Amino acid sequence: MDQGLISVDKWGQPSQAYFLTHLHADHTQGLSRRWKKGPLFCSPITRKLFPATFPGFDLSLLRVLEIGSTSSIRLVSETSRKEILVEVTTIDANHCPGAVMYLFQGEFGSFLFTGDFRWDAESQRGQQGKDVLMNALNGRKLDFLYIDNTYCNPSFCFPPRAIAAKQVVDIIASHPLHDIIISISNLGKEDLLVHVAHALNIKIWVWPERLQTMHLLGYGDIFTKDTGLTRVRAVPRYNCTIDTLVTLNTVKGPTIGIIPSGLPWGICSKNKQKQGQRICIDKSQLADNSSSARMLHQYLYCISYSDHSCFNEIQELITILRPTRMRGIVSSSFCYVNPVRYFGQLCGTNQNNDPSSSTSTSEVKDVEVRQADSFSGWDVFHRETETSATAANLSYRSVKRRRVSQLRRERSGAKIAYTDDDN
DNA sequence: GCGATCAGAT
DNA sequence: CACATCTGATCGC
Repeated sequence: MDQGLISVDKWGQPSQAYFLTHLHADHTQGLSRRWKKGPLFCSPITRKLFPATFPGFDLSLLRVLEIGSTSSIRLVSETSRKEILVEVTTIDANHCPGAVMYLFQGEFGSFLFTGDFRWDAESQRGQQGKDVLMNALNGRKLDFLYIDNTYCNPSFCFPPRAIAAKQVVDIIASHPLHDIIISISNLGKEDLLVHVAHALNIKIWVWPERLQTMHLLGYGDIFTKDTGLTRVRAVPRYNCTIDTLVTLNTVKGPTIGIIPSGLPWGICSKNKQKQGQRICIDKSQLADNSSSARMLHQYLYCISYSDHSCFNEIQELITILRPTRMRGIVSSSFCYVNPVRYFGQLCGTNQNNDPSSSTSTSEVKDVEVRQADSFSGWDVFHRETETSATAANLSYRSVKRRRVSQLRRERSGAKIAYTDDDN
């Protein structure tokens, strides 16, 4: 029987070593402050953010892996009791602060888990990541690639974030008398906000918990929780709605919203009972990838600023690696496409994947039936008797859990993030 | 009361 | 249809 050795972004089942790619909630489902199943490997920045995300967590479980480094981890086969040496290389994913890829190499073969990643064309951090990756592989074949396929569809084509950030600055600068709200989540898009702050020589308001994160990341001077100091506020995404903007324009003054996102947002009517409009995914927007800055509404702009790689960037990584096998880590995307569909032919005769189905290998067949679910975590099991890619047996558990309760209460201040009465 | 989980929202 | 996250409800301890 195969045994659980390594888990990546997967926390429910026994494993000898757990790896966290980044701290977004869909990669930490199953983690909690009481979790203590084993050593948890992460990047230095994730380590720094961890206590605020999971207060009370036993921090002695954390093992920090420096970005660009390769570490040896000794695990033990529970079937043969033999020692298994795992070499793990930690690579900058350039997705959100602390986000990394993990490359595992050993007698079992080589596996790359990209986690969520954005390697913008011509970006320095992306190039450094590629260099670290290729140096670590040192000419060896990659047996299995688990890749961020969020935007694995040729319709998705967005500019490097540096370009999109300029567009955000331009929109703000062309509304000199407006208040601005920019939608962000709990982690990510700091580079955009820092760029805006520097370009326009202003501070940016964030909600109190987010300000704490900014301080941990070393951006304390740029952000404030005093609304009197700036006209630009970064708010949780669920507060950047048409309703909110209409209300702000009515009761406060001219305000526009900016959604930095790679998704094809559009406007749709609300359901019959309710009046007004809401933001939703609009597939027809996919046809028009000529403009990466779009006015969705009188008060709302959408900029194609994405922390996930677009199609061409996914293609570039797969072309470099030509893995023997691969899978996407995201299956909940509304336009989910198995990367094999587009890139299987790049990966040689051993790929053995039927383009019309997601995979043809028995090892992962049970995974496929849950493709409609959301998942992002993986277990790597080692099969002692085989050596190549087929030595890896994989499973995942589809979960979409929410952290609630105390964390919820602690963060409830966020819901008045767009008012000015919470200093 | 708290954590886990689900339904539903943007 | 949602990059990730929030709210509310329920259930069992």
